[in-house]
Amino acid sequence: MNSPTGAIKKPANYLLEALPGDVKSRLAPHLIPLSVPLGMSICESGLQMDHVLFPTTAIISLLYVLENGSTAEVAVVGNEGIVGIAMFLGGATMPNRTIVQSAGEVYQMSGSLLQEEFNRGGELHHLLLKYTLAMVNQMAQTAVCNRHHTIDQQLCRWLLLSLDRLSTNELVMTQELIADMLGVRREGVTEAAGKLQAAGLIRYQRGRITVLDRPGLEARVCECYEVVRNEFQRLLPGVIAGSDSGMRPK
Amino acid sequence: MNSPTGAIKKPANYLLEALPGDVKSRLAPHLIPLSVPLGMSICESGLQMDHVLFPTTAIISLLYVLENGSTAEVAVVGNEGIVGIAMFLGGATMPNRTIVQSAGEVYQMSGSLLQEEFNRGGELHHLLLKYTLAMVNQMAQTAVCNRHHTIDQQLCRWLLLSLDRLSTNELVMTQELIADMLGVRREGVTEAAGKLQAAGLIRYQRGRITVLDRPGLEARVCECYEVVRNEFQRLLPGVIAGSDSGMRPK
DNA sequence: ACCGATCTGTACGGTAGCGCACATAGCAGG
DNA sequence: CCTGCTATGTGCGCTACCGTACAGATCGGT
Repeated sequence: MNSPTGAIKKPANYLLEALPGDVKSRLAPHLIPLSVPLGMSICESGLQMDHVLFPTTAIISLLYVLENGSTAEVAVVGNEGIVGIAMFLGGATMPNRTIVQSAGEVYQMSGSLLQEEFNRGGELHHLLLKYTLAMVNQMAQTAVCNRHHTIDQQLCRWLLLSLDRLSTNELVMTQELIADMLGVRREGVTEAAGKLQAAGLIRYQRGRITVLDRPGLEARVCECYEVVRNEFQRLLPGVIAGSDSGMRPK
Repeated sequence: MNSPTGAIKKPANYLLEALPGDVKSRLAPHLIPLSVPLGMSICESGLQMDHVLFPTTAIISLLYVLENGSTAEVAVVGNEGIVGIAMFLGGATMPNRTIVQSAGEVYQMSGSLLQEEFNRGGELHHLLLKYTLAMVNQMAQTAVCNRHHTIDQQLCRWLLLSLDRLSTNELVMTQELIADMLGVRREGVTEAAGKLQAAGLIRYQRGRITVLDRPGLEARVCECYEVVRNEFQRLLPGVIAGSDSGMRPK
């Protein structure tokens, strides 16, 4: 995006890309590329974390887990963000579960190194705090969405969120896992997905969803998707996830 | 709490109290005490805010509002916190509604002054980021709670959260307002409150709730209350809201 | 003491989503 | 090709909560 040459680019993390050159080159040697498989648990509730992740092609889900085993996704992180905000906010851990929602690549980085660069107070500091604010907004909107919107609407939201963070229109994901994310029964997802399939918006085949009609999804999704997206744009212009398929504020 | 003398203390904001003396005295001249009435709207969704608030005896609610008018509280701030984290995170606004849930006193402070002190990178910086993390946790837990717990449980949680931030056991609050906070029907609150009253835990009288049996509430509340509280303690020991009535991690 | 406004209690049909049970359908490996 | 595993579809009774309507209770003001 800010590459002056027409060179073929490796998949990038837009948060890293948005950094000025000197910071980028300072961090570059410490970024370890890593492949993460679907379903891998990055960390369990409350476990110490000593590194952060910058996803490029992978998508990471932040889940909260209740004592009875019920779960709900509170945020999702793709190539627009960072996993492990607790690191620079000074908490070291978060009481949630973090799992890989879509297999792919991430950059791993030592938490203390990030902390160090963060404490310089430069552009990284600035960007990460703005990202945190966007994340807070995403969580809050998720809370309201959980309360007031139907499974159908939330499934659309979830599909769009995932689509934004992928380069294909095909996601590898069982209904069971989606149910965990949305905090509902698997059967509820089956039913909602059935409706979308009947409407010709998606095709479902045993752990593989193909989105056929993105505008159709956008027409059915609740406002929450757009609210989060707009706030993200406002705070981090240029650092926007996904393929910008033309959804705009009305 | 950290007062060596037995002198009578003014109501305090514990976040401010936790600051080292030099920072405190630097900020002190800029803290404007203010009375805020029940129901007052601090700011509407997305409105510019040019100051922050440190509640002392007041309680402030952060609500998200949907297009159809439905609402839900995503966080509550009392004498343990600050209203306006967007200020130092670099966003200036948040797309939510902020209202006074319990009348009382706050300290108002210019946002740019706070920003200035925040940018010094000292203890204020450190504390506010930790507070932000605790807040993030509160929001996330609220999201899961919204999804999985009953109105009864959530009402208990809400009462305890309020109680923690008050010096009395009496809250001035209509069922209508509580319903807005919890994102449910007023009648749902009536019913849940009726059960608590029948059990002798509270007494309800036209916009005034007296808590008679706090341990009883604690026995009925969902885990979410304690999770948020514990995480708060972990991150900000000493900066804990309320009267420490002895609830501990089991 | 009265009135009007607000707040609270109650009732009732409707429904979204749950818990459970089970039937089917793809896929993988011997 | 058969077997077993995992993923998906479907049905059914149940419950929490909603939307609506309305009746009583309590309070403040004149």
